[in-house]
Amino acid sequence: MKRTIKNKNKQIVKENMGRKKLKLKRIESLKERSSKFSKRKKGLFKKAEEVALLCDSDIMLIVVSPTEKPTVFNTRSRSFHTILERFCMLSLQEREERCDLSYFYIIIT
Amino acid sequence: MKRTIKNKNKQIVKENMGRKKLKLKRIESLKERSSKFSKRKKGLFKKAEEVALLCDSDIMLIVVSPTEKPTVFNTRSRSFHTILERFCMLSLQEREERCDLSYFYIIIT
DNA sequence: AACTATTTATAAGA
DNA sequence: TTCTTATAAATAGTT
Repeated sequence: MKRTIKNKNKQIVKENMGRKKLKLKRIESLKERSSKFSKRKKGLFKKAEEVALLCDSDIMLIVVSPTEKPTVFNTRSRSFHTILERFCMLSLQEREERCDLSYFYIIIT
Repeated sequence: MKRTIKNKNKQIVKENMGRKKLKLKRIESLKERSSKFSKRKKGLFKKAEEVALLCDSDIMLIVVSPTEKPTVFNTRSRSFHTILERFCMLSLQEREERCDLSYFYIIIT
């Protein structure tokens, strides 16, 4: 799709407008990757909130940006509270040993 | 929007078709809630995978269904442990800005 | 951050 | 759970 606009030199030109299908592979440019991340993170968190609200389900979501900044979403509710209480009862060493995804999966199953 | 179809008795009838805007509140019926959850969980995980791939970001997502069944997604490029280590490296103030869930602090502290 | 055409997700029903 | 299709929502590319 094209639309007619004036460019910086006041010339009337046609330019591409609207979205194209995105190739599902890593975006090379850090600048573009960060921009894309910002938009999509917002969308992802919105979806997570909607699912939690509509379906009354527990959700925990951690996202780490291309510039290494983490953001967390979670529902503060029942299942996780129980999990974490069990975590609290572990010794520090045990936590370090068990604080990986596989163990986390085991305790919520 | 309506469309014309034949019902079980071969009668030609009009029926509602297509989506309506959904009210953002807990769905009361467990059956409907579970159905909705199934569809939206699929969408949420797909989005999470896309963000991780496109933006090369770390993501961990845990969803617990209305019937208490958990599903986990995380990027396999780096471990959940690495994500937690990143949190540990943040200053206390940064942590407060990034996440507002008190019990998550317990795990990562 | 804003804009908008297009792509994508999904509500309702089967 | 899966399919369908119209509509709602997300978002790519650009300013």
